[in-house]
Amino acid sequence: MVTIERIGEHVGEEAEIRGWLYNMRSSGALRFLLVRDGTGVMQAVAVRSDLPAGVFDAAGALTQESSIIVAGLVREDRRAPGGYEMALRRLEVVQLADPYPITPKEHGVEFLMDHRHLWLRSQRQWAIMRVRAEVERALCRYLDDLGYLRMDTPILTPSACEGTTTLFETPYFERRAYLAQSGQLYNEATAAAFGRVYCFGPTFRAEKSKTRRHLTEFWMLEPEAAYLDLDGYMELAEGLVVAVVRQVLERRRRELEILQRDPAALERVQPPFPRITYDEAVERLRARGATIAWGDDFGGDEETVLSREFDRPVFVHRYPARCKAFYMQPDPARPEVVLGADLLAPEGYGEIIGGGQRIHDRELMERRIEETGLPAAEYQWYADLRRYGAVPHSGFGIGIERTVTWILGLEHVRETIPFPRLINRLYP
RNA sequence: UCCUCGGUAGCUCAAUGGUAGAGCAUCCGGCUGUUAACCGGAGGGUUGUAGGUUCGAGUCCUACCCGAGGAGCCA
Repeated sequence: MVTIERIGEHVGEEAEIRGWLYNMRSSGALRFLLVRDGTGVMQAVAVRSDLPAGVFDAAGALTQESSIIVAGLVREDRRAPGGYEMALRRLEVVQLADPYPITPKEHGVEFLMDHRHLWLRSQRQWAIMRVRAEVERALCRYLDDLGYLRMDTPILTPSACEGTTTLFETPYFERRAYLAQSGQLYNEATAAAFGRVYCFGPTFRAEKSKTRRHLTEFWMLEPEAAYLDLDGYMELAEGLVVAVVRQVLERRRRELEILQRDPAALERVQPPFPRITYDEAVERLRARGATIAWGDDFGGDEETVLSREFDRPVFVHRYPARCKAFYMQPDPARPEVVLGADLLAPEGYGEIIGGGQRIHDRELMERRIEETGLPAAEYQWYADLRRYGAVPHSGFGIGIERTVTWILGLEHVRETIPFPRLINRLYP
Protein backbone atom coordinates (compact mmCIF):
# COMPACT_ATOMS: atom_id res chain seq x y z
CA MET A 1 0.00 0.00 0.00
CA VAL A 2 1.17 3.50 -0.88
CA THR A 3 0.36 6.77 0.87
CA ILE A 4 -0.60 9.91 -1.04
CA GLU A 5 2.07 11.83 0.85
CA ARG A 6 4.72 9.75 -0.97
CA ILE A 7 2.90 9.16 -4.24
CA GLY A 8 5.59 11.08 -6.14
CA GLU A 9 7.94 8.14 -5.56
CA HIS A 10 5.62 5.82 -7.50
CA VAL A 11 5.16 7.55 -10.84
CA GLY A 12 4.85 4.99 -13.61
CA GLU A 13 3.84 2.24 -11.18
CA GLU A 14 0.56 0.58 -10.32
CA ALA A 15 -0.42 1.73 -6.82
CA GLU A 16 -3.23 1.13 -4.36
CA ILE A 17 -4.64 3.84 -2.11
CA ARG A 18 -6.95 3.08 0.79
CA GLY A 19 -9.00 6.04 1.87
CA TRP A 20 -12.18 8.05 1.47
CA LEU A 21 -13.88 9.99 -1.30
CA TYR A 22 -13.28 13.67 -0.55
CA ASN A 23 -15.21 15.02 -3.51
CA MET A 24 -16.09 14.03 -7.04
CA ARG A 25 -16.52 15.94 -10.29
CA SER A 26 -17.82 14.33 -13.43
CA SER A 27 -17.95 15.26 -17.05
CA GLY A 28 -19.87 12.78 -19.14
CA ALA A 29 -17.65 9.79 -19.68
CA LEU A 30 -15.04 11.10 -17.22
CA ARG A 31 -15.17 11.11 -13.46
CA PHE A 32 -12.60 12.76 -11.19
CA LEU A 33 -12.52 11.16 -7.76
CA LEU A 34 -10.74 13.24 -5.12
CA VAL A 35 -9.43 10.60 -2.75
CA ARG A 36 -7.94 11.36 0.66
CA ASP A 37 -6.08 8.83 2.80
CA GLY A 38 -5.12 10.94 5.83
CA THR A 39 -1.72 11.86 4.43
CA GLY A 40 -3.02 13.93 1.55
CA VAL A 41 -5.52 14.24 -1.29
CA MET A 42 -5.11 12.92 -4.84
CA GLN A 43 -7.44 12.57 -7.77
CA ALA A 44 -8.20 9.31 -9.48
CA VAL A 45 -9.49 9.62 -13.03
CA ALA A 46 -12.15 7.17 -14.19
CA VAL A 47 -12.58 6.95 -17.97
CA ARG A 48 -15.69 5.10 -19.18
CA SER A 49 -14.07 3.64 -22.27
CA ASP A 50 -11.12 2.25 -20.26
CA LEU A 51 -13.18 0.52 -17.59
CA PRO A 52 -15.70 -2.29 -17.25
CA ALA A 53 -19.17 -0.68 -17.15
CA GLY A 54 -19.73 -1.86 -13.57
CA VAL A 55 -16.68 -0.05 -12.26
CA PHE A 56 -17.53 3.25 -13.98
CA ASP A 57 -21.10 3.15 -12.67
CA ALA A 58 -19.94 2.23 -9.17
CA ALA A 59 -17.68 5.28 -9.18
CA GLY A 60 -20.63 7.45 -10.23
CA ALA A 61 -22.75 6.13 -7.37
CA LEU A 62 -20.20 7.04 -4.70
CA THR A 63 -21.19 9.56 -2.06
CA GLN A 64 -18.94 12.05 -0.34
CA GLU A 65 -16.77 10.37 2.36
CA SER A 66 -17.54 6.81 1.20
CA SER A 67 -14.61 4.61 2.17
CA ILE A 68 -12.92 3.20 -0.92
CA ILE A 69 -9.82 1.39 -2.13
CA VAL A 70 -8.61 2.56 -5.53
CA ALA A 71 -5.80 1.22 -7.68
CA GLY A 72 -4.26 2.24 -10.97
CA LEU A 73 -1.29 3.72 -12.76
CA VAL A 74 0.28 6.77 -11.10
CA ARG A 75 1.35 9.60 -13.39
CA GLU A 76 2.30 13.24 -13.30
CA ASP A 77 -0.22 15.71 -14.69
CA ARG A 78 -0.19 19.47 -14.50
CA ARG A 79 -3.97 19.58 -14.41
CA ALA A 80 -4.20 17.41 -11.31
CA PRO A 81 -4.39 19.02 -7.85
CA GLY A 82 -1.03 18.26 -6.27
CA GLY A 83 0.56 17.41 -9.61
CA TYR A 84 -0.05 13.65 -9.51
CA GLU A 85 -3.07 11.54 -10.36
CA MET A 86 -4.11 7.95 -10.75
CA ALA A 87 -5.68 6.37 -13.85
CA LEU A 88 -8.38 4.36 -12.14
CA ARG A 89 -8.23 0.64 -12.91
CA ARG A 90 -9.86 -0.95 -9.87
CA LEU A 91 -12.36 0.34 -7.30
CA GLU A 92 -13.48 -1.36 -4.11
CA VAL A 93 -16.28 0.24 -2.10
CA VAL A 94 -15.70 -0.51 1.57
CA GLN A 95 -18.75 1.44 2.72
CA LEU A 96 -21.13 3.68 0.83
CA ALA A 97 -21.54 6.73 3.07
CA ASP A 98 -24.87 8.32 3.97
CA PRO A 99 -25.35 11.86 2.61
CA TYR A 100 -22.51 13.79 4.24
CA PRO A 101 -23.50 16.80 6.35
CA ILE A 102 -20.43 18.93 5.62
CA THR A 103 -20.89 19.95 2.01
CA PRO A 104 -18.25 21.75 -0.05
CA LYS A 105 -19.76 25.13 0.81
CA GLU A 106 -19.64 27.49 3.75
CA HIS A 107 -20.85 26.50 7.19
CA GLY A 108 -21.31 28.27 10.50
CA VAL A 109 -19.19 27.70 13.60
CA GLU A 110 -21.93 26.03 15.63
CA PHE A 111 -22.75 23.53 12.90
CA LEU A 112 -19.10 22.69 12.33
CA MET A 113 -18.46 22.31 16.06
CA ASP A 114 -21.45 19.98 16.38
CA HIS A 115 -19.83 17.90 13.62
CA ARG A 116 -16.26 18.23 14.87
CA HIS A 117 -15.81 14.44 14.52
CA LEU A 118 -16.33 14.87 10.77
CA TRP A 119 -14.96 18.40 10.38
CA LEU A 120 -11.50 17.03 11.20
CA ARG A 121 -11.50 15.38 7.76
CA SER A 122 -11.49 18.70 5.91
CA GLN A 123 -8.31 20.08 4.36
CA ARG A 124 -8.07 23.06 6.66
CA GLN A 125 -8.37 20.99 9.82
CA TRP A 126 -5.98 18.43 8.36
CA ALA A 127 -3.35 21.13 7.93
CA ILE A 128 -3.88 22.58 11.41
CA MET A 129 -3.62 19.22 13.19
CA ARG A 130 -0.49 18.29 11.25
CA VAL A 131 1.13 21.53 12.40
CA ARG A 132 -0.03 20.96 15.98
CA ALA A 133 1.61 17.54 15.95
CA GLU A 134 4.78 19.07 14.48
CA VAL A 135 4.84 21.75 17.20
CA GLU A 136 4.50 19.10 19.91
CA ARG A 137 7.24 17.00 18.33
CA ALA A 138 9.58 20.00 18.00
CA LEU A 139 9.02 21.08 21.61
CA CYS A 140 9.84 17.65 23.01
CA ARG A 141 12.77 17.17 20.68
CA TYR A 142 14.38 20.46 21.64
CA LEU A 143 14.15 19.73 25.36
CA ASP A 144 15.16 16.08 24.97
CA ASP A 145 18.27 17.19 23.09
CA LEU A 146 19.18 19.53 25.96
CA GLY A 147 18.97 16.65 28.41
CA TYR A 148 15.57 17.49 29.89
CA LEU A 149 13.72 14.43 31.16
CA ARG A 150 10.00 14.08 30.56
CA MET A 151 8.17 13.68 33.86
CA ASP A 152 4.44 13.17 33.67
CA THR A 153 2.64 14.90 36.52
CA PRO A 154 -0.72 13.93 38.04
CA ILE A 155 -4.03 15.14 36.67
CA LEU A 156 -6.01 14.26 39.81
CA THR A 157 -4.76 16.49 42.58
CA PRO A 158 -5.76 17.00 46.20
CA SER A 159 -6.17 20.77 46.00
CA ALA A 160 -5.56 23.87 44.04
CA CYS A 161 -2.02 24.21 42.82
CA GLU A 162 -2.65 27.82 43.55
CA GLY A 163 -5.80 28.50 45.54
CA THR A 164 -6.98 31.49 43.51
CA THR A 165 -8.42 30.06 40.33
CA THR A 166 -11.44 27.91 39.70
CA LEU A 167 -10.84 24.19 39.47
CA PHE A 168 -12.92 21.35 38.16
CA GLU A 169 -13.96 19.17 41.06
CA THR A 170 -14.59 15.46 40.85
CA PRO A 171 -15.57 12.79 43.42
CA TYR A 172 -12.62 10.73 44.60
CA PHE A 173 -13.95 7.85 46.70
CA GLU A 174 -14.94 9.49 50.01
CA ARG A 175 -13.13 12.70 49.18
CA ARG A 176 -12.92 15.31 46.49
CA ALA A 177 -10.21 15.69 43.88
CA TYR A 178 -9.45 18.47 41.45
CA LEU A 179 -8.26 18.38 37.88
CA ALA A 180 -4.78 19.79 37.58
CA GLN A 181 -4.32 23.27 36.18
CA SER A 182 -0.53 22.90 36.07
CA GLY A 183 2.16 20.33 36.70
CA GLN A 184 4.60 22.94 37.90
CA LEU A 185 4.57 22.31 41.62
CA TYR A 186 5.21 18.61 41.08
CA ASN A 187 7.93 19.42 38.61
CA GLU A 188 9.73 21.52 41.20
CA ALA A 189 10.05 18.24 43.09
CA THR A 190 11.18 16.23 40.06
CA ALA A 191 13.62 18.98 39.03
CA ALA A 192 15.34 18.52 42.39
CA ALA A 193 15.51 14.80 41.64
CA PHE A 194 16.55 14.90 37.96
CA GLY A 195 17.92 18.40 37.39
CA ARG A 196 16.09 19.32 34.23
CA VAL A 197 12.58 18.07 33.55
CA TYR A 198 9.43 18.90 31.66
CA CYS A 199 5.88 17.72 31.74
CA PHE A 200 3.45 17.74 28.88
CA GLY A 201 -0.23 17.08 29.24
CA PRO A 202 -3.73 18.49 29.52
CA THR A 203 -4.59 21.13 32.06
CA PHE A 204 -8.01 22.26 33.20
CA ARG A 205 -9.44 25.63 34.11
CA ALA A 206 -13.04 26.05 35.18
CA GLU A 207 -13.08 29.78 34.52
CA LYS A 208 -16.07 31.07 32.61
CA SER A 209 -13.89 32.76 30.06
CA LYS A 210 -15.56 33.33 26.75
CA THR A 211 -12.85 34.60 24.43
CA ARG A 212 -10.90 33.47 21.41
CA ARG A 213 -7.85 32.58 23.51
CA HIS A 214 -9.39 30.38 26.20
CA LEU A 215 -10.28 26.70 26.45
CA THR A 216 -11.37 24.87 29.61
CA GLU A 217 -9.09 21.97 28.68
CA PHE A 218 -5.80 22.76 27.01
CA TRP A 219 -2.34 21.32 26.62
CA MET A 220 0.70 22.83 28.20
CA LEU A 221 4.36 21.93 28.16
CA GLU A 222 6.19 22.95 31.32
CA PRO A 223 9.96 22.78 31.67
CA GLU A 224 11.51 23.21 35.12
CA ALA A 225 15.22 23.31 35.88
CA ALA A 226 17.35 23.48 39.00
CA TYR A 227 20.04 26.17 39.13
CA LEU A 228 18.26 28.18 36.42
CA ASP A 229 17.66 31.88 36.97
CA LEU A 230 15.31 34.35 35.25
CA ASP A 231 17.77 35.16 32.45
CA GLY A 232 18.44 31.47 31.92
CA TYR A 233 14.72 30.79 31.66
CA MET A 234 14.26 33.50 29.03
CA GLU A 235 17.19 32.13 27.06
CA LEU A 236 15.71 28.62 27.18
CA ALA A 237 12.22 29.78 26.17
CA GLU A 238 13.65 31.86 23.35
CA GLY A 239 15.64 28.94 21.95
CA LEU A 240 12.61 26.70 22.23
CA VAL A 241 10.27 29.02 20.35
CA VAL A 242 12.85 29.69 17.64
CA ALA A 243 13.40 25.94 17.16
CA VAL A 244 9.69 25.16 16.99
CA VAL A 245 9.00 27.84 14.40
CA ARG A 246 12.01 26.75 12.33
CA GLN A 247 10.89 23.11 12.36
CA VAL A 248 7.38 24.06 11.21
CA LEU A 249 8.89 26.14 8.40
CA GLU A 250 11.11 23.22 7.39
CA ARG A 251 8.59 20.40 7.58
CA ARG A 252 5.11 21.86 7.19
CA ARG A 253 5.33 24.25 4.21
CA ARG A 254 2.43 22.59 2.44
CA GLU A 255 0.21 23.03 5.49
CA LEU A 256 1.15 26.72 5.76
CA GLU A 257 0.18 27.13 2.12
CA ILE A 258 -3.21 25.48 2.62
CA LEU A 259 -3.86 27.85 5.54
CA GLN A 260 -2.54 30.81 3.54
CA ARG A 261 -0.10 31.68 6.31
CA ASP A 262 2.67 33.95 5.08
CA PRO A 263 5.99 32.29 6.04
CA ALA A 264 7.70 35.69 6.09
CA ALA A 265 6.09 36.51 9.45
CA LEU A 266 7.57 33.29 10.87
CA GLU A 267 10.98 33.74 9.27
CA ARG A 268 11.37 36.92 11.34
CA VAL A 269 11.22 34.85 14.53
CA GLN A 270 14.97 35.04 15.22
CA PRO A 271 16.90 35.62 18.43
CA PRO A 272 17.31 37.74 20.35
CA PHE A 273 13.72 38.49 21.38
CA PRO A 274 13.28 41.94 22.94
CA ARG A 275 13.15 41.91 26.74
CA ILE A 276 11.28 44.79 28.34
CA THR A 277 10.38 45.37 31.97
CA TYR A 278 6.83 45.67 33.21
CA ASP A 279 7.62 49.34 33.92
CA GLU A 280 8.61 49.91 30.31
CA ALA A 281 5.53 48.06 29.09
CA VAL A 282 3.32 50.36 31.16
CA GLU A 283 5.07 53.40 29.67
CA ARG A 284 4.56 52.08 26.15
CA LEU A 285 0.89 51.42 26.84
CA ARG A 286 0.42 54.92 28.22
CA ALA A 287 2.12 56.36 25.14
CA ARG A 288 -0.59 54.56 23.14
CA GLY A 289 -3.28 56.21 25.23
CA ALA A 290 -4.02 53.39 27.66
CA THR A 291 -5.06 54.33 31.18
CA ILE A 292 -3.24 51.77 33.26
CA ALA A 293 -1.97 52.17 36.79
CA TRP A 294 1.34 50.70 37.91
CA GLY A 295 0.44 47.45 39.60
CA ASP A 296 -2.43 46.52 37.31
CA ASP A 297 -2.12 43.28 35.39
CA PHE A 298 -2.46 43.35 31.62
CA GLY A 299 -5.70 42.26 30.03
CA GLY A 300 -6.13 40.88 26.55
CA ASP A 301 -6.24 44.36 25.03
CA GLU A 302 -2.96 45.43 26.65
CA GLU A 303 -1.22 42.24 25.50
CA THR A 304 -2.49 42.80 21.98
CA VAL A 305 -1.19 46.38 21.88
CA LEU A 306 2.23 45.40 23.25
CA SER A 307 2.64 42.40 20.98
CA ARG A 308 1.94 44.55 17.90
CA GLU A 309 4.90 46.79 18.71
CA PHE A 310 7.45 44.12 17.79
CA ASP A 311 8.02 41.90 14.78
CA ARG A 312 8.96 38.91 16.95
CA PRO A 313 7.94 37.57 20.35
CA VAL A 314 8.73 39.88 23.29
CA PHE A 315 9.45 39.09 26.93
CA VAL A 316 7.86 41.28 29.59
CA HIS A 317 9.64 40.70 32.90
CA ARG A 318 9.60 41.87 36.52
CA TYR A 319 5.85 42.20 37.08
CA PRO A 320 4.49 43.64 40.32
CA ALA A 321 4.37 40.86 42.89
CA ARG A 322 0.63 41.27 43.40
CA CYS A 323 -0.06 40.34 39.74
CA LYS A 324 1.70 37.02 40.04
CA ALA A 325 1.53 33.73 41.90
CA PHE A 326 2.65 33.16 45.47
CA TYR A 327 5.75 31.13 44.53
CA MET A 328 7.39 33.84 42.41
CA GLN A 329 10.85 34.95 43.56
CA PRO A 330 10.99 38.65 44.48
CA ASP A 331 13.71 40.67 42.80
CA PRO A 332 16.40 41.22 45.49
CA ALA A 333 17.02 44.69 44.05
CA ARG A 334 13.33 45.62 44.04
CA PRO A 335 11.16 43.43 46.29
CA GLU A 336 7.92 44.91 44.93
CA VAL A 337 8.50 43.09 41.61
CA VAL A 338 9.09 39.40 40.96
CA LEU A 339 11.55 37.57 38.71
CA GLY A 340 8.84 36.39 36.37
CA ALA A 341 8.40 36.93 32.64
CA ASP A 342 5.69 36.33 30.07
CA LEU A 343 6.38 35.86 26.39
CA LEU A 344 3.94 37.69 24.12
CA ALA A 345 3.58 36.45 20.55
CA PRO A 346 3.56 39.14 17.84
CA GLU A 347 0.73 40.24 15.52
CA GLY A 348 -1.55 40.81 18.48
CA TYR A 349 -1.62 37.23 19.70
CA GLY A 350 -0.41 37.90 23.23
CA GLU A 351 0.75 35.54 25.96
CA ILE A 352 1.94 32.11 24.92
CA ILE A 353 4.41 31.53 27.76
CA GLY A 354 4.36 32.43 31.44
CA GLY A 355 6.95 31.58 34.03
CA GLY A 356 9.85 32.69 36.14
CA GLN A 357 12.15 31.99 39.02
CA ARG A 358 10.61 30.27 42.05
CA ILE A 359 11.13 31.11 45.69
CA HIS A 360 13.77 28.80 47.16
CA ASP A 361 14.09 30.39 50.60
CA ARG A 362 12.30 28.32 53.23
CA GLU A 363 11.05 31.13 55.46
CA LEU A 364 9.88 33.28 52.60
CA MET A 365 7.97 30.37 51.04
CA GLU A 366 6.25 29.52 54.30
CA ARG A 367 5.30 33.16 54.77
CA ARG A 368 3.92 33.43 51.23
CA ILE A 369 1.83 30.26 51.66
CA GLU A 370 0.36 31.74 54.81
CA GLU A 371 -0.24 35.18 53.30
CA THR A 372 -1.99 33.64 50.32
CA GLY A 373 -4.25 31.69 52.65
CA LEU A 374 -3.31 28.29 51.28
CA PRO A 375 -3.89 25.18 53.43
CA ALA A 376 -0.44 24.61 54.91
CA ALA A 377 -0.95 20.89 55.41
CA GLU A 378 -1.60 20.24 51.71
CA TYR A 379 1.43 22.28 50.74
CA GLN A 380 3.71 20.62 53.26
CA TRP A 381 5.48 18.54 50.61
CA TYR A 382 5.96 21.64 48.45
CA ALA A 383 7.40 23.63 51.36
CA ASP A 384 9.60 20.63 52.17
CA LEU A 385 11.49 21.17 48.93
CA ARG A 386 12.88 24.31 50.57
CA ARG A 387 14.19 22.29 53.54
CA TYR A 388 16.16 19.61 51.70
CA GLY A 389 18.73 21.02 49.33
CA ALA A 390 16.91 24.10 48.08
CA VAL A 391 18.45 25.76 45.03
CA PRO A 392 17.40 28.66 42.82
CA HIS A 393 15.25 27.21 40.06
CA SER A 394 12.97 28.39 37.28
CA GLY A 395 10.40 27.07 34.90
CA PHE A 396 7.62 28.07 32.59
CA GLY A 397 4.57 26.84 30.77
CA ILE A 398 3.94 27.15 27.04
CA GLY A 399 0.35 26.82 25.87
CA ILE A 400 0.13 24.56 22.81
CA GLU A 401 -3.11 25.88 21.39
CA ARG A 402 -2.13 29.54 21.70
CA THR A 403 1.24 28.80 20.14
CA VAL A 404 -0.31 26.96 17.18
CA THR A 405 -2.93 29.70 16.78
CA TRP A 406 -0.16 32.29 16.49
CA ILE A 407 2.10 30.22 14.21
CA LEU A 408 -0.80 29.64 11.83
CA GLY A 409 -2.32 33.11 12.11
CA LEU A 410 -5.72 31.73 13.15
CA GLU A 411 -8.62 33.65 14.65
CA HIS A 412 -9.49 31.30 17.53
CA VAL A 413 -7.76 28.62 19.60
CA ARG A 414 -10.69 26.23 19.21
CA GLU A 415 -9.51 24.96 15.84
CA THR A 416 -6.06 23.94 17.12
CA ILE A 417 -7.19 21.00 19.29
CA PRO A 418 -9.07 17.99 17.90
CA PHE A 419 -12.00 18.21 20.31
CA PRO A 420 -12.11 21.63 21.96
CA ARG A 421 -13.65 22.03 25.40
CA LEU A 422 -15.24 25.43 25.88
CA ILE A 423 -17.61 26.84 28.45
CA ASN A 424 -20.60 25.81 26.29
CA ARG A 425 -19.03 22.96 24.37
CA LEU A 426 -18.63 19.42 25.72
CA TYR A 427 -19.90 17.53 22.63
CA PRO A 428 -18.66 15.69 20.67
C1' U B 1 -22.37 37.63 35.67
C1' C B 2 -22.59 41.91 32.06
C1' C B 3 -22.66 44.25 26.93
C1' U B 4 -23.48 43.71 21.50
C1' C B 5 -25.24 40.77 17.45
C1' G B 6 -27.88 36.57 15.80
C1' G B 7 -31.57 31.97 15.43
C1' U B 8 -36.09 31.05 8.44
C1' A B 9 -35.26 24.05 4.05
C1' G B 10 -29.92 19.12 5.83
C1' C B 11 -26.21 23.66 5.22
C1' U B 12 -25.25 29.13 4.00
C1' C B 13 -28.49 33.02 3.58
C1' A B 14 -32.83 36.35 1.36
C1' A B 15 -37.97 37.99 2.21
C1' U B 16 -41.53 47.12 3.11
C1' G B 17 -46.80 44.09 8.74
C1' G B 18 -49.98 41.33 3.12
C1' U B 19 -48.94 34.15 -1.56
C1' A B 20 -42.01 31.82 2.73
C1' G B 21 -37.50 32.12 -1.74
C1' A B 22 -32.24 31.31 -3.79
C1' G B 23 -27.49 28.73 -3.92
C1' C B 24 -25.28 24.25 -2.15
C1' A B 25 -26.49 19.15 -0.54
C1' U B 26 -30.09 14.92 -2.01
C1' C B 27 -32.73 12.37 -6.33
C1' C B 28 -33.32 12.21 -12.03
C1' G B 29 -31.07 13.68 -16.81
C1' G B 30 -26.75 15.95 -19.90
C1' C B 31 -21.47 16.88 -20.78
C1' U B 32 -14.13 13.02 -22.60
C1' G B 33 -9.74 17.14 -18.29
C1' U B 34 -12.87 18.51 -13.92
C1' U B 35 -10.39 22.27 -10.11
C1' A B 36 -15.92 24.50 -4.07
C1' A B 37 -16.82 22.08 -12.07
C1' C B 38 -20.93 23.38 -15.11
C1' C B 39 -26.16 22.99 -17.55
C1' G B 40 -31.60 21.29 -17.12
C1' G B 41 -35.48 19.19 -13.88
C1' A B 42 -37.72 17.29 -9.04
C1' G B 43 -38.61 16.65 -3.84
C1' G B 44 -37.63 19.39 0.63
C1' G B 45 -40.67 24.52 5.87
C1' U B 46 -44.01 23.72 13.45
C1' U B 47 -39.51 30.75 10.51
C1' G B 48 -35.62 28.68 18.40
C1' U B 49 -39.86 28.20 22.50
C1' A B 50 -44.19 30.36 25.01
C1' G B 51 -47.36 34.36 25.27
C1' G B 52 -49.17 39.22 23.36
C1' U B 53 -50.55 43.43 19.68
C1' U B 54 -53.09 43.30 14.77
C1' C B 55 -58.22 42.05 9.91
C1' G B 56 -53.35 39.78 9.02
C1' A B 57 -46.73 38.47 12.31
C1' G B 58 -40.67 35.40 9.67
C1' U B 59 -41.22 40.85 10.41
C1' C B 60 -43.77 44.61 16.10
C1' C B 61 -43.85 43.80 21.93
C1' U B 62 -42.62 40.63 26.57
C1' A B 63 -40.26 36.43 28.79
C1' C B 64 -37.28 32.32 28.21
C1' C B 65 -33.77 28.86 25.45
C1' C B 66 -29.54 28.35 22.24
C1' G B 67 -25.24 30.35 19.59
C1' A B 68 -21.34 34.05 18.13
C1' G B 69 -18.09 38.17 19.44
C1' G B 70 -16.29 40.88 23.53
C1' A B 71 -15.79 42.35 28.91
C1' G B 72 -14.90 40.53 33.61
C1' C B 73 -12.19 36.36 35.12
C1' C B 74 -7.59 33.90 33.71
C1' A B 75 0.57 31.00 36.22
